[in-house]
Amino acid sequence: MIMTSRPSGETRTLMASVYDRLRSDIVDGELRPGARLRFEELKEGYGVGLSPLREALTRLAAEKLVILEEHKGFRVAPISRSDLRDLLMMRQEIEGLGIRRSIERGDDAWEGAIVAAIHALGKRGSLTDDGRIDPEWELRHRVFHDSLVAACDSPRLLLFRQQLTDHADRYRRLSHHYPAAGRDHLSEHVALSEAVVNRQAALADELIRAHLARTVEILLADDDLQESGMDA
Amino acid sequence: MIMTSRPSGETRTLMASVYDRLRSDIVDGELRPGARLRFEELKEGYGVGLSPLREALTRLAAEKLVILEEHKGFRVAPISRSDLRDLLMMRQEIEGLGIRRSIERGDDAWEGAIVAAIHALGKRGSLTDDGRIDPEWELRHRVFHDSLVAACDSPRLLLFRQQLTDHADRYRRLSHHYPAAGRDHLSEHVALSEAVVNRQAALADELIRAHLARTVEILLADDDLQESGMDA
DNA sequence: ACGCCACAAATATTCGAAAGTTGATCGCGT
DNA sequence: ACGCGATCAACTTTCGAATATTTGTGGCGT
Repeated sequence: MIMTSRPSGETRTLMASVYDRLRSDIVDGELRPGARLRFEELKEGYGVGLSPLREALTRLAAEKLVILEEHKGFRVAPISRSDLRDLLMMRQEIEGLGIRRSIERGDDAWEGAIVAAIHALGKRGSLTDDGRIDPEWELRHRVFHDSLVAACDSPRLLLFRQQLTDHADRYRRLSHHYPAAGRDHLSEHVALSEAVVNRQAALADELIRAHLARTVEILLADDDLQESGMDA
Repeated sequence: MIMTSRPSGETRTLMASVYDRLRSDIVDGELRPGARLRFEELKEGYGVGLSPLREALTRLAAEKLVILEEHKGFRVAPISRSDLRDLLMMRQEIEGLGIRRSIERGDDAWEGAIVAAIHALGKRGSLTDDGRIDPEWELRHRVFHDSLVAACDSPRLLLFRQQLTDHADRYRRLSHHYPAAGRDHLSEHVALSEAVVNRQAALADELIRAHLARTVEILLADDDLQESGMDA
């Protein structure tokens, strides 16, 4: 008897995997803001039936990565400058809070993970030879930022943060200036990590807010940021 | 030909209405924390098929009012003291932020709505003759709190706040001390409304935090708060 | 008696077809 | 030519049956 997959207890549900793929495709900008999501096409593209698709889209709709209009179907959530500003504001609040709480609560292991993460980040340039973002750098970047809030001890904060991060990543990847946004942040990151490890809460809060604002300023400044509207 | 419902353009989807009903039943405590949600029973109880049920539950799972365990089904989200503390912390942050932003941005109409809301709230006692919470008071109470943050001008903040409020309402209604929690808050509410209308941001922030903490303290203090676990 | 495997019942997940809704097009009357 | 209403096509929503997984049960060996 052939065991095609895991011995037992943990087979992944179809809806979960199509959810992951849809989310990636939206965050990566593969599926454009405002684009209609027709079931026939999705069935074709992802090779699954209606039920898992509808559930995955419902879940994404709850996270506001897609929009559901009753009897008219799902579409990729539109983007706009005002939404990006709102997103920035909430990120500043949530990230700032997460860092301040982590500074209060974090132990030596938490500090160690930050030091390790900033070290790993510094070892790797953000751009590949052909001027694109290096996926490995992106991973280390995410791990670094995650490490800062890892000790906040608040499931809800981490959940909200995750959702905000997804939205922010989408805006970043949709921008033509994405590579530019990958400019050498290293000094900012180092300063941030030092403030956090030294438990300078007020300074760390200020630095994370400025750090988040910097990227958004670039996107807002001279990016077309095609207001993918379809507002009507 | 008989038009049973609205002339056109706005027929409610079955999933949306069953979502509303499920959410109410969970928030009202009708469906107990930790309870399994079997489809056969739900189909029976709500008189709909699988598809709308699964979608509604998926949406509720995204809001953490229900938990989905793959291949094992949905259950009502458990409650716990630590979760309640986490909830309180996030509410303090989000409500405080919403009020501070509203104070910065609100216009005369916003102030007027607050004054009207606190007036309406004061006109009505919180308890009915038989010692239960008056639904009309509850409505006015909600309208009042909504009015405080109404000018914050942040869709995301309002969305997060809505979800947190749902969770908080559930804890409140699950408590045996719910009527006690409905004690005369009027002076607190009045002080809060005055601080907000007078644009005393720091004071208003302090008052809303204390106000939220007060109820939770009652719940945490001597409530059984049956840790509906089912953690395993 | 205890643990363990195989089997069976209960339940969740997924599919494909049926029903209902939207909005687009065509034709009619003015 | 223009607006209005009916018909049709595209699509979403919902249902009921089929499939897959988990969970409970009984029997076997030690």
